Amino acid sequence: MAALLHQHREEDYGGGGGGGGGGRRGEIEEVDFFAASRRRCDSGGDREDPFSDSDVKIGLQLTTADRWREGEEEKVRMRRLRGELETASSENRRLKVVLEQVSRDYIALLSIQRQARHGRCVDAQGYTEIDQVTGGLGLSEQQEQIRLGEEKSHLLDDGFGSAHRRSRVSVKVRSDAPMVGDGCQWRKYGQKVAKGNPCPRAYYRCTMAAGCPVRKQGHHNHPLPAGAAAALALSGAGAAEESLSSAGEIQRQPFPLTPAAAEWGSETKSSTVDIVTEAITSNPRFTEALTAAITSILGTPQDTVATETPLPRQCFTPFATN
DNA sequence: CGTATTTGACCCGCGC
DNA sequence: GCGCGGGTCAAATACG
Repeated sequence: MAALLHQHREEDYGGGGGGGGGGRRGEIEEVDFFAASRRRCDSGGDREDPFSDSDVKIGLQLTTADRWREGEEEKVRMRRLRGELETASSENRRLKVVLEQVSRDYIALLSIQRQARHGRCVDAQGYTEIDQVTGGLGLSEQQEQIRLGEEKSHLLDDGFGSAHRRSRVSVKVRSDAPMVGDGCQWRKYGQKVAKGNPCPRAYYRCTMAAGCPVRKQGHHNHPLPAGAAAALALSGAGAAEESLSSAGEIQRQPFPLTPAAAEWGSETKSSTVDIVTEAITSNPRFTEALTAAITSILGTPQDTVATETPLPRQCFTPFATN
């Protein structure tokens, strides 16, 4: 019977209508309780605790009313939580729409920025680096910084035979690892253009300790032209390893700048890729020599950023692994 | 302002 | 002795 009464009252409460009341014994106080509860609800009182001390006293005498009140409290709490959930959901939907719009604008701005800055420096394959790197999707901030840094290097030094070459180009690369290659810290103190070698020879001294007499020459800051690389590979991959100095660097043989090499970077890269691919496929020792050279230059994987002039991106392209 | 890099000048060894 | 080329110095410059 009490259960039926509960159900009836819940329907009245849930429907927003008035209570009314029975005249049976034991339920009169309950009716008064309903009236008190409704007064608080209608007057916009404290929803967390809509019952006064007098109401509690009355409730203590009636366990049925207690159970009903607990149910009502639970309902109020559920209604409030449901409202909050709906509010959060609608706000979530709005934020999702805003985020999607921001993402689209970001992609569009990247494309515009790319076109404005690169201009003629569009990749030879005819698509931009944004498409290559991001695949049209957004990058993380760190990835974007790395990519923009590479772009900066690419723009400042775009390889051999560049029509935009300046009389003096300085490119610095930030690195958290000042010790590169052999674990020592080197400072460049001179540079000399060797006869018959278009690439200047750099001179470094060790700065790990004051007065350290150890010095070394720099290595090529670019991969060998296809012809020279192939010739080096064919002449014996072991030569590259044997030429490693105590400082852990490679002393490659200077190569004459043949007409084909002079056109490196100015011609389409497809032919170069074909040459290198052919060299690799025809002579597996080439891969071994190249791997040894790159490993020696870059050192451990975390030391992939050298402190000297970085390699032009397009020089790396033929050796890309992806 | 301190540090690193650039670059022209200078030094020195070697071959002719 | 002289010229050439490699190695080094140091002022100028760049950069954080």
